[in-house]
Amino acid sequence: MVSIKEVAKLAGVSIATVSRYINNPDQVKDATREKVQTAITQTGYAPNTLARNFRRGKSGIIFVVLPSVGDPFFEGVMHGIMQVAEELHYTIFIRETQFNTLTADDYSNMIFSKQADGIILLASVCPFTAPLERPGGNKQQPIIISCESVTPELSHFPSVRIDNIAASKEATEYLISLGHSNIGFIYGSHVSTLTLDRERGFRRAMKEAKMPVADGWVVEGGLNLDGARKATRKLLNHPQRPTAIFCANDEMAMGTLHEIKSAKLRVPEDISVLGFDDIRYAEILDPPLTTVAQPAEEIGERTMHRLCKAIEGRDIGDEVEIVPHKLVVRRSTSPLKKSK
Amino acid sequence: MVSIKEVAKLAGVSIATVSRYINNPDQVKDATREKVQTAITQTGYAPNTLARNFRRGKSGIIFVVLPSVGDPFFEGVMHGIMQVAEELHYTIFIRETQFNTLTADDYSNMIFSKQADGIILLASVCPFTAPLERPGGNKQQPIIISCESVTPELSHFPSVRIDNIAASKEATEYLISLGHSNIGFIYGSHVSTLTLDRERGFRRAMKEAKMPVADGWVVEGGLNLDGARKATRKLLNHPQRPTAIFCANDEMAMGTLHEIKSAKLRVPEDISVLGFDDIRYAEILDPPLTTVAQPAEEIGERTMHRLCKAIEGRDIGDEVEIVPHKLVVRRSTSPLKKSK
DNA sequence: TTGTACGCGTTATCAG
DNA sequence: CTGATAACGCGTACAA
Repeated sequence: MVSIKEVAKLAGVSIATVSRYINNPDQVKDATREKVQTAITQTGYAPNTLARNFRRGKSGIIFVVLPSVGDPFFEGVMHGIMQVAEELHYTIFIRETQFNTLTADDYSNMIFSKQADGIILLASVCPFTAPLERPGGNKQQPIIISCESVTPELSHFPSVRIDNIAASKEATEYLISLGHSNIGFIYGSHVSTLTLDRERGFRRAMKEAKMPVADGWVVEGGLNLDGARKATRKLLNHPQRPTAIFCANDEMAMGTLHEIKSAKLRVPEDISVLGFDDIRYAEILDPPLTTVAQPAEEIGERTMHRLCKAIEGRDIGDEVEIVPHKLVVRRSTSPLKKSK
Repeated sequence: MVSIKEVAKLAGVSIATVSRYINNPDQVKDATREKVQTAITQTGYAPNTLARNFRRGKSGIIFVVLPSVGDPFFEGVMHGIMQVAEELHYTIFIRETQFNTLTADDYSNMIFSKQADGIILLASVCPFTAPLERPGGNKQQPIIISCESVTPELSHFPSVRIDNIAASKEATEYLISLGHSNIGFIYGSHVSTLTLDRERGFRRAMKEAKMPVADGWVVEGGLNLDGARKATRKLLNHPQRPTAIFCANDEMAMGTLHEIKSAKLRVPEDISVLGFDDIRYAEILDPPLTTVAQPAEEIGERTMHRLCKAIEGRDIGDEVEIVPHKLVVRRSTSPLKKSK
C-alpha cells in the first residue's frame, strides 16, 4: 500500500509538502504542486483514511440506526438527514438492528470510542437500560433518538418526533366521530414504546368518549405483515367484532386490509381501517388508506441540525422537539353503517 | 478523552498489559485482570477505534451500497449478508445512494483509502465508467456487484445474481402460454441495466413466439410508484391496449395494479399483471401478485462469503454467480378471456 | 515556501 | 506472565 512517503520521495519533496498539497493546496507553490500531483497519479496514492481520522481525532461519520432497511417509512426521514449531512460534510452510515439488540451503552461506546461523531437512533427498538454513567462526565453526548417515544429512563437523550399520544387520540376521535364505538387496536410490540404510546392515545380517546374497550380488542401485531394478519383474524373472530380497526402503523394496516378482504368483508363498508405513518403505499392501497402522516423529511432535517450542534459541543438540551402530525382521510374509513 | 495510558497508570501495570487484557485476556493473570478491569470501569475507558483500526490497518467494515433504504426488496438480501457478517466478525455499514451518484472510482478509493475492507454494491444504479487503472495493480479488489446485471465494462467485478434475462423470458412465456399476445412491459430506467435485462428477456420471448411488440408497449416506469402509474396510464390509453402488463419490479407492479383498478378495470379479468422480485407485499396485494422470486437471502450469503474470500486475498475470479429464480403464480394473472 | 521532527493511541515484537 | 519500545501514516508547530 503506497503511503505519503513514497509520493514525497518520487516528487522530490518532504511528506509535509505532500500533506499540505492535499489539505491546504494554497500554501504550496505552483511548480511544487504539479510535481506532487504527478507523483500522486503515478503512484495511485490515496490518503489512508484510517490514519487521517486517527490523527484528526474525528471520523466525520454519523450513524443512523434503524430497525430495518426495507421499511418504507424511513425513506423520508433519511432524505432529510442526508440533505443536511451533505451540506455539513458528514458521511452517513446506516446500521440495521434487525434482531441484534444493542443497548444504549453500546451506542454510547460508539461515540466514546470514536467510531462515529454522532448517532441518530430512529425508532430503534432496543432494550434500553439505565443511562450510562461514565466517570468522564456523561452529559450531552451527540446522540438523538428520533421518531421513537423514549422511556423515562432515557429522557435525557434529546429527541425529535410527533406527539404520538395526541396523534393517536385524534385519529381515534375521528373514528368515534364516524359513529364507531367497537374499535380494535393493533399495536406493535411490548418493546416498542412508540406503538405503546399510540395505544395509550387510543385508550385515552375511548375513555374520554366513555366507550369501553373490550377484552381482546387490543392485540399485538408484531410490527409486520404476518403479525398484523394474525391479529386481525383474532379481531374478526371476536364475539364483539369491531367495526373499525386502528393499526399502529401502515405496514400492519396493509396486513389488516388483506385479511379483512380475505374474510369476504368489505373495507370500509363492513370494517373501517386506520393506519399510521402515511407511507408511500398508503394512497395506492385498495381502498386507499386513511392514516396519520408524519413530516418525515422535517424530522430528519431537524434531527441532523440538532445533532450537529451537539457535535460542535454546543448545548442542545434534552428536550423532545415535537413536530406536527396530520390526519389524512382517504377511503378506508367511513361512517358506521347502522345495521339494525 | 481517557486513553490506555491512564488506565495502565491507575492499574499499576504497563500499557501492553492493558492492551492484552482487552485483546487476549487469557494471557493475563487473574489478579492483574481484576486490577485492570477496575481501572477500566473507574475511568470509563473505551479503546479508541480510530487508533486501533489505524494500527491494525483494517477497519473490519464492509460497506453495502444500495439505492434506497425503504426498498422492500433488499431486506432479504441484507438478512443473508448480516448473518454471514456476524459469523465472520465484520461490521456492516449501509450507504444509501439515493441520488448522489458515486462512480466506480469512488468505490475503489474507499477500499484503497482503507475506509472499508470490502464493498457490496446492491443493484446500485451508478454511472459506471471504465474500470479504474491503478498503478499498484488493480486486480481483485474486494468489491462485488450483486443483484444488478453489470455492463460489459464492469464485467471484471465479481457478481452474484439471478439470470434476469432468462427469468424475464420465462415469465413472459408464461403470459404467452395463458393466451396473451398483447403484452405491455414497464421497465425501470435507462441506467438500470437490471431492468434493461428484464426487458431484453421479455423481447426475446416475444420474438421467439413470433409476436410483435407494438410501439408504445414498452414504457419507462422510473422504478417507483408514480412512474409506474404514469406508464400504466399510457398503456391503458394505447390504441392496442395490452391484455397483460409485465412490470420489471414489484414496486412498479403495485402502482400498475392501482392504476388499472382506478380505471375501473379488473385484474386479472381485464388485464393480467406480472411483477418481479416477490417482495413481502406481493402476496397481500389485491389480487395477490404473480411474480418472479429471487432467493434474496441466498444472494446475500453467497455475496458475503465470496467477498470475504477476496478480503483475505484469495482469488475469487470475476465470474457472475447465478442463483436460481422461480416464477410464483398467484392471482393477478389469468388466461386471456376470449372477448369476441 | 518548504523541511524536520514529534505525537496521536494502539498493537505487536521482543526480552526479561 | 509482564514491560519496554518500535512501528502504523498522517498533520502540524517550528525552524530554516
